[in-house]
Order: sequence, then C-alpha cells, then structure tokens
Amino acid sequence: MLSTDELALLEAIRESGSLSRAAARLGKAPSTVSYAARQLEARFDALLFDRRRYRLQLTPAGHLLAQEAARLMQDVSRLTQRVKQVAGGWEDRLWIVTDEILEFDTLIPVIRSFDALKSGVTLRITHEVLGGTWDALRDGRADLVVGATNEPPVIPGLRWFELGVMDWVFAVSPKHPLAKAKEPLERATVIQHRAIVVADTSRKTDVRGYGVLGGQPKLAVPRMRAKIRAQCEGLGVGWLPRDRVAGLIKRGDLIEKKTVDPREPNLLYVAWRGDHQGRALEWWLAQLQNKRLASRLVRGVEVDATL
Amino acid sequence: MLSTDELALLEAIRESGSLSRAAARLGKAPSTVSYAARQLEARFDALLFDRRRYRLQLTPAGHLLAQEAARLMQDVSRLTQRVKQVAGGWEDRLWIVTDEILEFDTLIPVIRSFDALKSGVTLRITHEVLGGTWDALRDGRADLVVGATNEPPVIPGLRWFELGVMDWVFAVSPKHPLAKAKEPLERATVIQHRAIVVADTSRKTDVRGYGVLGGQPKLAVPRMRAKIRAQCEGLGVGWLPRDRVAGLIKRGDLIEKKTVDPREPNLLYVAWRGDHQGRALEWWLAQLQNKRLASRLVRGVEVDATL
DNA sequence: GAACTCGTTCGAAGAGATCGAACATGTTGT
DNA sequence: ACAACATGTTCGATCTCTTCGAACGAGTTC
Repeated sequence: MLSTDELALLEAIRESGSLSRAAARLGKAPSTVSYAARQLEARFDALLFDRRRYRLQLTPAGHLLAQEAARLMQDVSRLTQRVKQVAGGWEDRLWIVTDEILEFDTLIPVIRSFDALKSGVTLRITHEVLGGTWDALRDGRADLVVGATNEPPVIPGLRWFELGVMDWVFAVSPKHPLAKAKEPLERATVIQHRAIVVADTSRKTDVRGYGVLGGQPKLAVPRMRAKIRAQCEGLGVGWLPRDRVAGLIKRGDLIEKKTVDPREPNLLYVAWRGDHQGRALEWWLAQLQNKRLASRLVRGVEVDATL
Repeated sequence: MLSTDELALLEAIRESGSLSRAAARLGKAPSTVSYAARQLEARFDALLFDRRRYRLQLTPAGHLLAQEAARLMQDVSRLTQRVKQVAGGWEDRLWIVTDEILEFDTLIPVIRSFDALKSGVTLRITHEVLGGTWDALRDGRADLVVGATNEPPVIPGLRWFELGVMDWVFAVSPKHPLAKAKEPLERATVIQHRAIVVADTSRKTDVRGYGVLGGQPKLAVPRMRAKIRAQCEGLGVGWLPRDRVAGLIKRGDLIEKKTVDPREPNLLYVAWRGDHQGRALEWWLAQLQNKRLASRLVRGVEVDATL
C-alpha cells in the first residue's frame, strides 16, 4: 500500500522543503514527483501536501504518513528478512523449554554460539518443573525440550535421546535435627520434617515434588538453587543433585544421610517433534549430542555456601 | 512493499489450494496470477510457491508472508484511517493530564461522550500531583491539563481558564488527639502530629504536601481518596476538600478544626498550548467550559465512611 | 484413452508511470 | 523596476509494467 519509492518521495519532500529539490534528490523529473504526489493523495483520500505557498509542503497528515510509513517500512524489511530466512530452511522462531533441574547459565555459551550464526531465528527459552516440559511439547509451546525427566510420554512424532543421568543425594543442614539421626533414615523419621520442593510459583500448579512423602509438610521454592540454599539453612530436607552440592558436603555445610528408601538417578532427555525440523532445531540437536556440553548441563553449576 | 492485490493473491492461493482457482476467485486470468506470483518471488528473493507437484502451493516462507502481510495490512489500514483523521483536522492522539485533586470517575461521562464522536483520536489520561501538571504541559507530555493548581507559570503559548475554586477544611478523626484540642489550633500543636499527604509514589518525587509544616512527620498516600480514608482512621491530620468530606463531617466521622493558619481556597485551572489546537482539543475545551461539568469536577465524589 | 484441469509461455493490448517542453507564478539580485 | 532564476503544473509523447487470450505440455479423472 506504500512502496519504498513513495516513502522516499515523502522523506525527500520533508527534508528538502520543496518538490523540485526532492525531484532532483530522487533523480526524477518534477512532473513525475508531482504526478506521484497526487496519486498518493487520491489513494489515501487526504490532503498530504500544502500547495498554498510558493513551495509545496507536507501537511500534518503528510508528516504523520511519512513518519509512520517509515516505521511500517522497517516492519516490512524485517518481514522480508524473515521470509528469506524461512525460505532458506531456518525456522522463524525456536522455542526451547528446559526443566528447572538444569541451570540456565549453562546454556549461555550455546546461545552465544547460536547468535554467532546470525540466522535471524528468534529464540525463546523458558523452563518448566515436573511434567511441564512434556506438556509444553505436546501443546506446541515448545519446539525443543532439554532436560525432561520421567519416561517420554506418547506424543505423535516425538523423537528424543538421553542427555545424561542425574544422581541424587539426601542432604540436611548440620543445624537440622536429622543431621544427628541414625542412618539409614526411616520413612517415619523423614516425614516428620518439612520437605523443600521446587515449584513454578507463577503457576498455581499442584505442588508435588520428587521424593516427597505423602502427608509431608512442604516449602515450595522457585529454583533448584533456592532449594539448595534453603536446605543449607536448615529450613527443610530433601534430595539434591549430587554434583551441585559436592563442595557443600565436602565442607560440611550439608550432611549426606542414607535413607531406607533411596532415590534412583534420573534420566534426562532431549526431545522434539519430528514433523517439522528446521536448521535451527538441527543445530541445537547437534550441540546437545556433544558429550561435554551434555555433561556440563547435567552437572549444572555447583552451589557455593558463601553466596 | 506489498499491495492489497498481492495479499489477496496469497490468500486466494492459500485458501483454494490452486493458482487456477485463485485466479478464478480473483476474477483474473491464470497467466496474470502466475506473472504476479513470480514478481513477488523476485521481489522477496525467496521461493514462495512450491511448483513441484501438479498444483501450485505456498511454501512455509509463502505461508509466513501471507500471515504476517495480513497483519501488516491491518497496520496500514489503521494508518490510512489516522492519516484521514489528521487531514480532517483531528489530532492523532490527545494527552490529558489531570491533577490528582480531581477524581477520575468524574471524567468518565465526558470520555463516553467523546467516544460517541467516533473521531478515532487516541485518548490518554494520566494524573500528576503538585506542580506535575504544569511540568507535563511544558515538557510536551500533556496536550491538555485539567485541575492544575498554583498560578500558571510562564510557558510560551500557554492558554488557560479557571475551572473552579476548591475549598479546604482541616479535619481530624474523632479518635485523634487533636479532636479535643482547643481551637484555633496553634502551629506548635499541629506540627506534633503526622500529616497525611498525597504523592505520586511511582515517582521518587520530593514529597511535599500542601499545608504541611516544615519538620512535620508525614505519611504519603497515592490518592486523595486514600488521604481521606487515612484521616478518618486517625492515622494523621491535614487539609481536605470541603465538598468531598461534607457528609463525613456531618456524620461525625471527621471533625473540622479551626486553625490559626487557615488555608486559602485553591483556584483550579484548565490549560493548554495554543500553538497546535485540533478538533479534539477544541471539543474538550468546550466541554470543560460547561459550568455544570466544571462544578462536578471540582466538587469531586463525596467519600462515604462505610467504604 | 478421451475429456478435463493445471500452470506456463508468449505476443498483443491495455494501463500506468515518466519525461521534456511550455507555461504561469513567485523570489532574488542588481 | 526589471531581468534572471526557481517552483510546480499541465499535457502530449514515450516508456514500462500488467493483463489477457491462445497455445501448449503435463497431470488427473472418469
């Protein structure tokens, strides 16, 4: 509805303050510009040029058109670039959902590498807790899921591979009553103490945590890092990723306790829908198959007691 | 960069699943549509149509273009309407800033009347406290100011008229120690009690209220209604608009006290920059010159103790 | 296998855009 | 006051782009 030539015409008139000078600037005859100006006024059914004085000028409506059309032209440019990108096999956008179990920071180097490709693909990374990652994939709210726990559910076209194995340790603060309790800890002993669980508090989800016993009081916190901090402070008990608290256990800031009911290590998955797979998704899958990166993701960032 | 005809072409192909049917739908020859399709592909430098099968289809890039172009076309339509509106003498948008002293609710009927004009002018109404209304006008953050207090400052092109006069009453809760104090209240007596002031708490503005004595402790609240409530609850003292608390005083929920230092009534102003005055501004000025409306604005909404 | 449909090619025709020349009008410099 | 220059419009000629019908090759349907 407005070509780059027409926008250029408006801008040339605005900047030069004259139709003749605008024509010279555009390398066109004054009659060409005059004709095009009248065409624009007919098309918009509005007076865009003030011809009452010696020199033609933009009216307020003309100024508005020039200004807003420039912005629209930017939108068109961005769209043109996106169209070429999709035509080139890239996705328009890629939605990645990670389990909260993984630390976002560990993905930063991968994001930087992806940025360096200058693909133009809009990236969005969010996280879910518990079964949320699979739900996101099923509902089309994710193109790629990283670090999903539980067995992969039945989703048409679902493809996946294992990212790694996460080992757990039941740990309490030296200040916690269970620190001195006799091992292995009985269910009845554990259930008397509040469990610290990770929950997405932005959602009013049913707060169920891994390894939490029925009827056990709980404190929900938003991130794994917060859970580790809370347990260090003796606010409750629970299972923690072994690698992330190794230093804390070594320093005595957390005490590992054996339990009658041990927790099996978790298999973490990378999963995606196979039905539409563009170059961005393929790039990310190739990265995630790299064993060193996978290991860094699964091990996470070790938590320091002093922070 | 994309005409309505081109968008229509994309949509016809998408909906009919065939170039020939699209041509029929558009009332054009198939060769015309074929030519235009190739023009589009050249212009976007991208494969928009898949010709490998018997019938032509949109590629993912073609789908993206059709989808996003429809949204862009809506933006263009809206721009076209705005251009006509400005060409017709209306503003593109009107920014009204009121003093917090006025109650927003009293403007609702005027807004409704303005909406009924179907001018297309985007209205934005915000409020400021203290000298903020004049600042907003000077800084170009307001086209029209309603209920400004203080003498109009020196602003080039400033025009104004009086909206009305707001009378004040110094009032305290029956529960407040000053309720039984001997009248007229001395400065030394008043200063010992916390003042309730109205401040725009979204801004870290210097909290200075009207009729607040130097060195007097203060409680800042966001609206006049909140100040009235706070004083009813005995949380502090201060001047209140007489009309808004008339019922509360009558019922004994607030006690009027005479003071040695009385507060003069405030002149409230309507002000605007005269240098660019469109039909929307003119309409609002005409409304505000209506004495009944002006009176309703100045008197405000009486506060009920039970709320 | 005939009849029909699809999309492309190509030359002709139609429509729109561009230009130069001429003109009326306003501004600037002497 | 007037010549020289600048501005924007008008108009017919020309150029460029778009549209179409006819013909064609290839695929689908009955």
